[in-house]
Amino acid sequence: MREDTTLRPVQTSANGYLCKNFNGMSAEHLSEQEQLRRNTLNQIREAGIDPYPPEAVEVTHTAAGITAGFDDSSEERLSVAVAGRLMGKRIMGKASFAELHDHTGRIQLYFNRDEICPGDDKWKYNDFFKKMIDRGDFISVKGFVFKTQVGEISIHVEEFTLLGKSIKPLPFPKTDEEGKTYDAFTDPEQRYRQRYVDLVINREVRDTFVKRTKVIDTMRRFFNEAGYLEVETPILQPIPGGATARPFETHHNALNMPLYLRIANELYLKRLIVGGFDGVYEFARNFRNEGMDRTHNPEFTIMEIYVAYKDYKWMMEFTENMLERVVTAVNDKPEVRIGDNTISMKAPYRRLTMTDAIKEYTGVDITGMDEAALRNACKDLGIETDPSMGKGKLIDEIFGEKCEGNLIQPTFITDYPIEMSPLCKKHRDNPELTERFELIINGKEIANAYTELNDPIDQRERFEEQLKLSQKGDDEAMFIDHDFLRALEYGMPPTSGLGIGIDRLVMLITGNASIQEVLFFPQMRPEKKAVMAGPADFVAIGVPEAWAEHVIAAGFNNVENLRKEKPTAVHQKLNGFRKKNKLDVPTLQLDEVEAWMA
RNA sequence: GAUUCCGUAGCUCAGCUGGUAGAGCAAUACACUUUUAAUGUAUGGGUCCUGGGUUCGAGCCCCAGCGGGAUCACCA
Repeated sequence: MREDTTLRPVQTSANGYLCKNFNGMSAEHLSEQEQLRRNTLNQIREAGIDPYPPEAVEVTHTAAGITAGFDDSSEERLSVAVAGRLMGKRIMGKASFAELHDHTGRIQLYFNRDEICPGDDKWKYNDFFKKMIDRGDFISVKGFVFKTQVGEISIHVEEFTLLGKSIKPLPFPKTDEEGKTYDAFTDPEQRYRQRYVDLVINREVRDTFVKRTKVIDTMRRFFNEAGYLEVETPILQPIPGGATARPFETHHNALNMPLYLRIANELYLKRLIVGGFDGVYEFARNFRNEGMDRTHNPEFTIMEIYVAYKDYKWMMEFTENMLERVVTAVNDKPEVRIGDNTISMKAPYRRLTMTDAIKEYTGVDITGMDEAALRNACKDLGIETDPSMGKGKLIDEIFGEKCEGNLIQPTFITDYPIEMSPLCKKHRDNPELTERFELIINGKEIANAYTELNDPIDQRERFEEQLKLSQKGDDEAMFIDHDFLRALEYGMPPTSGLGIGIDRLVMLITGNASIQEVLFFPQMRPEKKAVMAGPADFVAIGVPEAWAEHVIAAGFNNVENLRKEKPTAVHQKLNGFRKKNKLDVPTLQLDEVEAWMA
């Protein structure tokens, strides 16, 4: 095997962006089936039919609408026009059955030769329909609704049109009478990389995403009804604030300065509260330059809302009412089933302070413990610690290890240690705690909320604490945002803020264990492929069409590879190859070969 | 980042101790007027992930790499 056929990343441009020409003609080896479909495409064109016609298509009914609304007893014929993707064909001589999928579901089509072709010319059925229409093609049909002998509501086709030819065969899973599925399209890599195929083949995947949108719609409606304003804030930020995480860095050319993709939008939303809005919220795409796994994607969505003149106690009620409504909207009842657990999302949810949670699950009362005592407690509980951990971190460790996973039913955990929460107001009863809650469902954090810190002096001190952590080597500690401090100095009303991880919430509601299942296009490593040329690439540089495939057969896998050699060597090699294999193509002249090298 | 498993036809997968690359579905051709995993007969289809090594001989053994899954660590 030649050195230049080795794998290399698809992306090769200087800026590192994906730039591969995915046009199969030039870059990919075509399977037999793909080649056949291309041939079919040509035959269709030769027959004078445009396989990709431009006209808008008349659609009067949907698949689901027809099956739901068909009245068997009616004498009157229901005429329909539907469009969609052909998902299967069963040919039986002069009659055929086919399956059409539209955005609402599937409907069976019945084709009869003598009705498609009333005259003597049976081309449209025998050749066009039977041989040139493939699974995967988009077609539209006109006809009337009827019920087959087997009892399936179907469309008796009187007329059909090809709308968009498919030249790559789709996977073909099948389900038998017992509901057993064969050849399922299940490989996660392929499903995520080619989500369009996943959506076509695995219908239930579509439902997950419809639910996702429903979750967001319902939340938006809930906030709007309460009178709060949906806003947009910068994604490109000079200071990536509002959370502790490593940001993605980019560069603005005109300003010649670094910019960061936001890790959170919190500080901007609070500026808007300073500006006098009563309540603002944003469904924000955030970016964090950290590990990827089944619960983390580099970009993800958090809904954040800030409401003036409220505290975290009010926010708990607001949150549980909202979630009850969201889950009811999606699942028709305030319930989520996860494995063997049924989770009731009906408000109100249990409230438990962090101290009480630890007492409940470990028997240890951490009230009044200093750092050394907490470290001992960790040791007794078999929790590993390291010297850099402060009081807050130690408490958080105990909670994370011993409590969080046990909290299946929705539970508000309140009153977090102050070290963990640099943007949160000190607790009204205990200066070591903050007015913060997290909502834990099914052992996982779903929401995080504060009574927001609006004391500018306190906020500045908290930022400085973070700066110290940063100098100690914590690369996730927060930056100081001086403009945000200036905003607070002008005065911010008491405010409560809530953040909900939308991806995680959708995972919970749809019962998916991985974030990749609730993102249309989860981040993946770049696809790698051997760079192989097709005949078209060689034709493009002037190689005669008759020669193109032989050039490849002679060992030139791509144009670059051929141009590396001297024209004389290529000339001799190819003519030698022609002679050896007795090819029926004209011999090459040296000046011809030289012309390819330009 | 660590551990571990996996990568074979368009899809799902088998492949023995290292000895000519297999099945079902899909495709192609023919038959068939109410099927529904349609059926019957026939045919074609392979970069065994990539590169290197051992060997007379590698899908299989060894090394390295790439990609993916699972578990763990960090994080939301």
